[in-house]
Amino acid sequence: MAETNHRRVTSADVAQLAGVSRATVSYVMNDTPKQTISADTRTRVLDAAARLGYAPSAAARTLRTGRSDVVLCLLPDWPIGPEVGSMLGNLSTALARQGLTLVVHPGNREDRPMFEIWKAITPAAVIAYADFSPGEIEAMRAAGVALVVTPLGRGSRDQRELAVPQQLIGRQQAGHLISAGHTRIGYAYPDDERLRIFAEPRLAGVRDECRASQVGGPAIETVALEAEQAASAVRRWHATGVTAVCAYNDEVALAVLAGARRAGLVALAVIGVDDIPAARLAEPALTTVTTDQAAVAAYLSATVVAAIHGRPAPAVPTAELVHLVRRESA
Amino acid sequence: MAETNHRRVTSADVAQLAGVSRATVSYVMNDTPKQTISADTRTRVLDAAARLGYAPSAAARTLRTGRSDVVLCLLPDWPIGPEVGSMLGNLSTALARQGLTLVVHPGNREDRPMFEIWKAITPAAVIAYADFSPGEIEAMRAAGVALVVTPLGRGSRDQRELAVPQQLIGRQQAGHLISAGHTRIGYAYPDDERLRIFAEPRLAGVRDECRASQVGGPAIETVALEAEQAASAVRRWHATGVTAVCAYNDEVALAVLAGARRAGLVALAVIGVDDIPAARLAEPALTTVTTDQAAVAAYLSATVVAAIHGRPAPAVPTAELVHLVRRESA
DNA sequence: CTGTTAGCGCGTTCAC
DNA sequence: GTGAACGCGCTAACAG
Repeated sequence: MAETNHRRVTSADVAQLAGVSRATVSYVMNDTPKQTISADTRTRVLDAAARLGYAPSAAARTLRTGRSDVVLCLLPDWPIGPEVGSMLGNLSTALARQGLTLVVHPGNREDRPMFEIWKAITPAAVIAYADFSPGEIEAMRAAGVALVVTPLGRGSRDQRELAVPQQLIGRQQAGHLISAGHTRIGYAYPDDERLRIFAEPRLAGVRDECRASQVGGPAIETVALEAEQAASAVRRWHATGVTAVCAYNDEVALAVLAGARRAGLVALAVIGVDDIPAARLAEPALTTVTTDQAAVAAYLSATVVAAIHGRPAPAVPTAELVHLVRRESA
Repeated sequence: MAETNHRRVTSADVAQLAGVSRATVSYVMNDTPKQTISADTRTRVLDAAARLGYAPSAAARTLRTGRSDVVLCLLPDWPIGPEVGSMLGNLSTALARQGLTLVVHPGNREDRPMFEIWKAITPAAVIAYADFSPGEIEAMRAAGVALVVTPLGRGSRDQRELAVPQQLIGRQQAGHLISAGHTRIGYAYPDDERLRIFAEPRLAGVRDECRASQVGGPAIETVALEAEQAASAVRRWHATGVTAVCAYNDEVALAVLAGARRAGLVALAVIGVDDIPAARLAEPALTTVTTDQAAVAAYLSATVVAAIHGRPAPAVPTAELVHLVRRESA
């Protein structure tokens, strides 16, 4: 009720209290390299700022510089799991260390066209886990967005780099099964259209590995998260001699396992992706492949920071990003 | 490569092309009620704007009005599951329909103090799934944030409203078990400190229901997501006559199930929360309680919109927010 | 009623 | 270390 009427503390307030000009305040606050400030003045300003609880207006700063300290991550509307959550947490931390703030926009087909969104934020960079048209990307660039990273999409050709780890996941899965002696591999494709963007590169990785190892291409079945339906898929695999399957992720793998139980074909080897808690708790415990989310976050962060400072992009980390977790299911 | 050097399109450009003043452009773009504009002028302006691809600078607008169209959702650093993801998706849609943009900030203990974050965004409202000190909340208010909703925390006393559904979850769980004839209930508490904020009200709900039904208070065990450890908990429950347990969520419930298998005590009834895909696929399939995320999102959206327009907050929806999904485990 | 003029909000940065 | 213009949209005051 007692609306404390703090009107905003501005740099003018700080300047006044410190007995200097607003320009000086700005120089001190930003450690502007081209401008030297006496140690004495500097402390006076810093002191005044602290005493008043001054924080510069992000809006004004953005207006003036044409760029904010915000990095916007656009998510499509697929069901985001804990892995993505953890990646975003890491990314947030990594960016924060560089003075950047990560915000995430949960995508949604019903949303007004996405450009409204980045215009509302004026981000320094956009990380888009979604497909943008070249036109949209160009528009963002034009509007001052320093960098548009599309970890998965077909953005600028040189920016699909993170699609590589996705393929690595598939290779790792198939590689494990093949080296365990399986010669006929199945692929359990997700039922959800929205997951294509992840599923395709993973499947491609499986294909590559099969080809490299002279094993026949994977027998693809779409598997919903439902035991009965999965059982049919399992029966079809069995009929064609498939003895091991790579699943899109742990949930799909769990469905395959449930289907195998129901079909009475428990000998089927299954390998998932992500290592969700339920994977460890399943019976049999699920063998799975994980991605080092911290490393992905670090890479993304480095890419963004480099672009903002106009430095060349860091090398894409490839190996060591994907790890196998061996358990009983394969 | 050919960096098209679009410098930003401003209202001045539109004004010039339309042959009017910048003020007129502003009036047209915002449908300012106090100012009438002839249909002719209006179309000329709209036309010019469209032709130039004009979109007002959010920064300038925010600077001038002291408020942006962004609603900021602050998440703590707990593992966010798909339920939260779906809630945020719904919320995003609902807010978008009102011309508001939702952005989410994944919390992180290492982040610089959180106020830096909302100062960097100047949101119209903040929805915080985290504990803020009254001081911090007051500071946000002072800085022009129209509303701070803390669905779970102890913000202003009148804003812990959504804690109610959390309790409802617990009541629903216990109620189901009790009406199934169980007279000694256990509670499987999560291992992760960060989940307390959810776990406490849920547990409180279980307590309430037990008391209301004259059943002894729940026997609490902390259960990690690991079968062996869960087995110990199951044995302790068994020793004290517990025949049914409410789990913090489906993952914990799955752990309890795994523990029961390992302990050879498969008769234990278990009920989870969330209905994650793995719940349906488990053996036995998990009985669980779900929250209507769309309804929660609608409520949150309505609350935010009301606050921004200075209207009174909508009533808290209580019933129909929580549903039971009966399966074999209980 | 229609539309214009002009100043504000606030941090940044160049010239003195 | 300072003065002052600038970035861009909003809106009160005012003129046809």
